[in-house]
Amino acid sequence: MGTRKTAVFSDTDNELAELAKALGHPARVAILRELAQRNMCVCGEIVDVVPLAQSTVSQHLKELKAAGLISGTVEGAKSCYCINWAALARLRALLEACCPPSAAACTC
Amino acid sequence: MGTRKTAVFSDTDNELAELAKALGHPARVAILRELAQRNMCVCGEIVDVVPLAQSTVSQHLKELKAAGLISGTVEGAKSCYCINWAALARLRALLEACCPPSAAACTC
DNA sequence: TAAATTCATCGCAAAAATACGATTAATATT
DNA sequence: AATATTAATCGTATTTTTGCGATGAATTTA
Repeated sequence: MGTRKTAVFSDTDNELAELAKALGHPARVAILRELAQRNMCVCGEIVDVVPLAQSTVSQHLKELKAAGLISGTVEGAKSCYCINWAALARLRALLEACCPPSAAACTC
Repeated sequence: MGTRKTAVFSDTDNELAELAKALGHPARVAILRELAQRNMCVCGEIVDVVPLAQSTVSQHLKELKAAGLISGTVEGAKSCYCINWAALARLRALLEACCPPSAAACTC
């Protein structure tokens, strides 16, 4: 009980949900925006930008990486992260497939 | 402790995160897709489509409504829900503003 | 009117998410 | 070599999420 029942849903629904969930926190949104701006790899400047403890930021980075939205490598003592544009494109495509824009009005 | 620190983030980051979070569950993705397909209002057929208990589906509907992604009204003994296209457009716009597509490659 | 349907809410239990300080391992600097 | 910086991980506390059965309020149907 209390566990997400992913098995009963389609792969695409699960994939979209996982990507959206990764974006579902303002800190992770801020991180993604930062990485999108400086398209080159960045490291712990993210910690300076995101107003949370270093360990918390590290945790959010880990989640973004697990979702495939960013990639990261160790560069000496520092860590280098950058955005995964393919994953972002995938998110957009899945969202488009799920709910293609419509002009129809809602009567509710 | 353990509470989301929304106050320290920008309004747009919070807004995008909230919309994304609402999409961050396969059941809610499935509900949205269903409502997007039948553009007219639907009611408890959603419960038949989503393989979860009625009370759980009701909860997910409540969350989607709270996020503004759907609207719902009572229609006699039944409840009528439909998708909020404006909110979906807003999500797309916020995502676009956060991470505008780039052709730049990542070296990580 | 009585029984059935529809669906929101309550109450609960288990799990996951969020946040932080402390620690650790690695590399850099002095 | 000793110290400092960088960043991941651990441990922990709190909150939130997820899920379901049961209940209740409303409307429908018989």
